[in-house]
Order: sequence, then C-alpha cells, then structure tokens
Amino acid sequence: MENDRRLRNAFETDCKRLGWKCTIQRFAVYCAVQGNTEHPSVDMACQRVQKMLPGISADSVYRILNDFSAAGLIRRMDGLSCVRFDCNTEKHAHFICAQCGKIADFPPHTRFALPAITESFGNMRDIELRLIGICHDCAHGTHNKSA
Amino acid sequence: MENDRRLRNAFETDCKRLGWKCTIQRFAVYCAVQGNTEHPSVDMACQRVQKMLPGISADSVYRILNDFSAAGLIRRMDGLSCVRFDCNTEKHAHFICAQCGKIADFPPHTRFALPAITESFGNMRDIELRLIGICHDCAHGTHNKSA
DNA sequence: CTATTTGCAAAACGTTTGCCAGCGA
DNA sequence: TCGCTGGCAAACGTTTTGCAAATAG
Repeated sequence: MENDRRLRNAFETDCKRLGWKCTIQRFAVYCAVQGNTEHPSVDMACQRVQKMLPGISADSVYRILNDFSAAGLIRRMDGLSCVRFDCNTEKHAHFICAQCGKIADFPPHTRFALPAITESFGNMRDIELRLIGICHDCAHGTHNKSA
Repeated sequence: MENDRRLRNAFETDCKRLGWKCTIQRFAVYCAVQGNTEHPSVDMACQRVQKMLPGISADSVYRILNDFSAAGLIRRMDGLSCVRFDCNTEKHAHFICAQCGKIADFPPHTRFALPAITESFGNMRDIELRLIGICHDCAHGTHNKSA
C-alpha cells in the first residue's frame, strides 16, 4: 500500500537520524505504535507486534519500546510503579513529582474546575486527581532528602 | 505520654470493631501511619516501623498495610502498576479507569483551570495530569473488552 | 567484515502466598 | 486452650541485564 511505503520511509528516516539499523523487529514495533491510542503495556504491544512478526521475543519488544521512548518517539508513563499508601482517607488530589517520587496533598476541599469533556470518560466523584510535575526541590536541585 | 495512651485506645477500638487481635506488630504499623503525610511505600513504612519494633519482618508490614487499607484505615494508591506507553508524544491529560486500567486521552489543548495552590508544589508545565476515575463501561458493567 | 541487535536465559525487583510455630484473648 | 497472626521461604509477575549468535550496512 501507499500507506505502508510512507510508514517505511518515516521509519527509515527516524532510524537514520538516530543512528539505528533498520531491523524488521524495530519496524514491526514502529508500525504497532503508530496512531495507537490504547496506551499499551508491553504485553498489549507484544500481541500487536506478534501478529505482524510472530517470531519476535517479548524481550525485544521491551527493549525496543524503551529505546523508542528514550528517543522521544513515544512516551513512557511511569510515575507510580510501586504501591504507596495514603494515610489520609479523606478524598483529596495529589501532586506527584515525576523525578523524586514525592507525593504532596492538596487540601481536601480544593476545587478543581474540570472541563465538561471529563464526563464523557467516566465518573470522577469517587476517585482522585493526580498532577504529575516537577517539585521545587528537584527543579532547584535543593534536595534535603528524597521522599 | 498522654498521646501514646490516646493512640493505644484508638487502636484497640479499631481492632475490636474489626475483629482483630491487638498485636504489637499491628500497633507499630498503626503508629507509623498516624498523621503520616509522606504517602509511604512499603519500604518507607518498614523503616519507620522497624525503629519502633526492630524484629518485625517486611512481609508483615506488607500484610498489615494491606489489611489496613482493606479496612479503610488507610488508602492504597495503585492505578498504574505496570509500565504503559503513550504513542502520542504531544502533551495531554489522561483519564485512567481505576478498575479496568483503560487510559483515555483528553484532546491535546484542553484547558484545565488549576487552583493557585498548585504552584506551591511545583511546575506542571512539562508533565501531565491524570484523572483517576471509573469509566462508563465499568460503571454500567458493559465491557466489551478490558483495555 | 564489523558493530549493532536479537533471542535466550537468568537475574533483579517488588509483591503475594502457603505453611507452621507462637502469641493474644 | 484455641484460633488468629507473624515470620520464613518460596512463588509470582514484570522488568532488566549478560551473553553468544544472527544480521544490517
């Protein structure tokens, strides 16, 4: 297809720019993430990729996805990779530092004016809002202690 | 101290209400989370608890923290326990379903009116906003497929 | 032909579970 | 005394790493 050729060209351009070899494995992952809106886990991505390239190993998908994100082609969503406990059971929003992992509370009754489109996704009443940013300590390099 | 006695009483009341035995391990964890605002990981909690009760095992802290959260004394913050990749590198907010894990995108330039206090925590310019809720599919039990 | 990259296997990491001894009521 | 609980160890799932063989340029 016309579209396949365009994708292949884009892929080769990206590889050249990044000093990478154009392997079929990389291309398969490249195809799998193009226009993909499901925010795949490695597992999800594997399933897609293996439809195109049945022999590819999950390890390679891992590695390639991480390479892609390091190169800025896609974005890793980390930010809460281990379980944390909130000792305050009252509903409140959180500020989470993407760098040091510090979690700070918004006062319980802070009002957030969420856009109307929020309702189209689901119900926010029960759960929480997380603002992922960079805390002042990380921004200024003035860390006493990473918490 | 006066304060210790109050805490001990609160602990015993909670245990009685929940049908739990009052063990020193539970009490140590109970003390460690009271008024704790650091949103501890199990590791952080362990360090605090082991200052009070050096012999306690990490497994017990795990178990007790999970029991506490099941009982509503504290709150577990999960919601993104494995790595996910976002194939759209443009900055945008996410709606994440706390039940099925589905992640949906807000349109890239959606405006969020964040309260002024946000600035006191850090810089939100580079990073993202996550709204953790329950998606319509989960709310109505009309799931085609968990994504 | 060479350096990169893959696939395999095993390590690492955080979390959970099964089991028996020991403690609280 | 009885049964709940804690500690140990091993299982578990996900992610990362080391290495030899395969492959792109």
